Amino acid sequence: MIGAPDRRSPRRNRSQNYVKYGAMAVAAAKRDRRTAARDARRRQLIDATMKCIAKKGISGMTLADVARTAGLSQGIVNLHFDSKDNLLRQTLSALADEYRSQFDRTLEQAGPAPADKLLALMQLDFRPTVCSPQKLAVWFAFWGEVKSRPTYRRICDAADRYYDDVVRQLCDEIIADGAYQNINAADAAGALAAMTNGLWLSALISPGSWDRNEAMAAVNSYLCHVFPQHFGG
Amino acid sequence: MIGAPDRRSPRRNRSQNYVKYGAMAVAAAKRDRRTAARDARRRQLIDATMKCIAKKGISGMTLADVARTAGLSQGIVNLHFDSKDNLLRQTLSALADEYRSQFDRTLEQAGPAPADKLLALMQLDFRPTVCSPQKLAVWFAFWGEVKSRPTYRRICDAADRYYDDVVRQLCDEIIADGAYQNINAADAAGALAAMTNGLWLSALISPGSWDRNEAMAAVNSYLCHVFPQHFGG
DNA sequence: CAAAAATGAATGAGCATACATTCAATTTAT
DNA sequence: ATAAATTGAATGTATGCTCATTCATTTTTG
Repeated sequence: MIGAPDRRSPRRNRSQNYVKYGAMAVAAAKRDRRTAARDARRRQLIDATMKCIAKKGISGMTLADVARTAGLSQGIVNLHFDSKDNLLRQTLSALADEYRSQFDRTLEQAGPAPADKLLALMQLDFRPTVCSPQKLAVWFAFWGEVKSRPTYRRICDAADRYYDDVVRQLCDEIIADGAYQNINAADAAGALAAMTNGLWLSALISPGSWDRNEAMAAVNSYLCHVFPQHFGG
Repeated sequence: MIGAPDRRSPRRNRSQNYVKYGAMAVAAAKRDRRTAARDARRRQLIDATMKCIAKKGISGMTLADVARTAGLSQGIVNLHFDSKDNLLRQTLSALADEYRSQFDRTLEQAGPAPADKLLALMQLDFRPTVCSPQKLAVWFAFWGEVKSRPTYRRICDAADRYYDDVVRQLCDEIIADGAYQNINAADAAGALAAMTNGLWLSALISPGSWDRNEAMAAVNSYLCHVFPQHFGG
């Protein structure tokens, strides 16, 4: 296939293209367009899956639901994901990837001081896009299956480990900078991660009385008490 | 069995009982024994349900599993609970009741000072009986379905509200007693509850590296920073 | 013996998956 | 350029399996 000779002279232009960009480039372009479409479909199906999980729970969600929500036909999920199990795994991965990319971007864009970065990360966790009712529902739905699905656990564990490392390092720098005595970085990082997740649970269980500003205030209050020099306690 | 009648001897004693305590009392006693048996079976099935949820998740658990785990027959769950849905609701209620009774007992038995009570409650959350891998798996399994099952949400919400009230009141007293300025009771109570739940999530996701003493240390460190006079910061 | 509890085979609904078919877009051939 | 052939995405019906629920029968209890 590569460099297959043209049988006819009228193909000159095409031949020139082959010469100019190479057969592989053309093949790649072709493939790209196809995979791009494929990825868009997959993304569309994953979005539909999240919607369905939020509405019916993992145990109540069916592939027919997902297909209908995506506005596509019955067999479409198996066509793109082979199995329901795989769809769910990919959905969790997508959710985790999405969070991670926001995390990394936040880290980049925040001011250079560790305290600025730490605050920015905490604020991220309570931004509407991150802790929308739907997103929370999906996170908790997967966490609810973690014990019985080692794969889910591994995905979550790897992600958590990364965030924890980053936050611990920031805490380390803050502690060194402020010469704080009564706190160690691991405890602080663990406590901060725990608070985020626990406050998310409150949002899930008492959505009526939950308020993102109050949640952020609780985190702030913690930071002020533990790192008073850096967070104006 | 208590009071099992001897077939060989005349039934005279029984008749005397009828006379002595009256037919209604005996009927009541009989009913009690029966309902006691009934309740025991129900409890047995609920325990089996928790085991199954921990092992297979809510979506993977079947009534056949539950019956097998309880060492009973296929139809037994429907006999005692009418439906799977009801079994699950009763299981969540049982879990919540169990926690609440431990909570109340802890509150009673702890020393009279609010700080003692608060510490005792926090320690309760990390006792092996409360945060065993199985119990955590079941809690998270139900939380994972909260968004799609209003009933679950209501049960959890009512429970949380109660705990939060108690803890907030304790914090109030501690704040008044120590004349602390930079903290309000609601924030502190919210943060403490959040930390517990968040640390439970860590236990679920990273059971290998999680340690109940470290978790308790993180809580302690928070208490020391926020209420230094009461928790020796 | 009568009533309650328990059994387990039978039923049927709901669902994931398989697959034959359709359709649109792209490539090849004349 | 046009027709023919090929590709592969998408469809929707069909299949078979899993599982909650039912119920006629058996066992236990008082």
